[in-house]
Amino acid sequence: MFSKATEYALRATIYIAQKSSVDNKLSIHEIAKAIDSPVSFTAKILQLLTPGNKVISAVRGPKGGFYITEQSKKLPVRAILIAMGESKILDKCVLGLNKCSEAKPCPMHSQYKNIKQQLISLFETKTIQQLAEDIDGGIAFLNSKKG
Amino acid sequence: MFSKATEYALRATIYIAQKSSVDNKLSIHEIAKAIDSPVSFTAKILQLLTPGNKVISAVRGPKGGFYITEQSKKLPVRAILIAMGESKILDKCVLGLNKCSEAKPCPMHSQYKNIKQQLISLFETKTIQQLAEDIDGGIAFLNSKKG
DNA sequence: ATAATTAAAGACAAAGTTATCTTTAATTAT
DNA sequence: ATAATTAAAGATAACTTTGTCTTTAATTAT
Ligand code: FES
Ligand code: FES
Repeated sequence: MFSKATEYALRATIYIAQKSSVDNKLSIHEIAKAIDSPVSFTAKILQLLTPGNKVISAVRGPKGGFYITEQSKKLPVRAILIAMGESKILDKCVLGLNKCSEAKPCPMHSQYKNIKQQLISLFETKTIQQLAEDIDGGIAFLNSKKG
Repeated sequence: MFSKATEYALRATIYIAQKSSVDNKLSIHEIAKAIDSPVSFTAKILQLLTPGNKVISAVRGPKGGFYITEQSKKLPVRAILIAMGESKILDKCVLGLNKCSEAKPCPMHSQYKNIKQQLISLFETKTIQQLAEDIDGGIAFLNSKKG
């Protein structure tokens, strides 16, 4: 569904939301280890989420690292997708027509659009915080390898 | 959702189902033009669907080309996905965990699985023939550019 | 038989994605 | 000030996907 980059962005953001605070920033090494992702690549990806503290915040230097504001925790998952430039996939035609439209629909459109709408709703209503709470509560995981 | 290759495979197969018969085979040029895809790349892709006449049939030489049997028209869309090696995407975790499972679910799993199940059902129940009929009836299209 | 036509097969090229490594800049602690 | 620490920035490499082009094989028509 999503690129590796977006998968890492989602997992990293959820992990940061679960573990960090302004007084307890997380290093890229800790994050990458926790979500089982390549360190340098994850660092690159997080750079897409930090400008203007749009999704997550970063500070350099000792005691620096990544954290997320209470405000940003309330953002929907869709905010991450937008920052990653992947929100277009929810507009795309499942058969690859240039435009997904009612005017010139592909033969899967009439049934696919309902499913797509559910995906959009899910990404628009679920917040980063809600996902982090599931990790915190031990009912969900960000890493297949360890608990 | 799918790779370009799979999108072309789906559109090409539906077009062949709509237009061809054993007595009226279609050239790769006609197919690629009709579905607005690169000719040579589409030829390569169709080679994945022909072995054993699994999905479509091809014959070389004059009056040769591609066609599809009545039997194959009744195949579900999923048959094309399997031939293209894309059926795994319906098993994948939306956050990229190694396994999508109830035992160790990601925090999107509980809601995403329902949507995923609808997608699987759609691809398992919709047949190539049904999609071709929508093109034939003029209520759906395989090409954004022309009618 | 020969020539013409068509898909199959294979080599190759271009572009995009994923990943690593090195250097730079910002911040903190001494 | 200096050194240590951390993310940012940039260069580059490996791999995958997408796409093109040429040669080969099969089939038909003459
Ligand atoms: S036109 Fe294909 S999904 Fe809407
Ligand atoms: S575990 Fe993530 S979708 Fe099932």
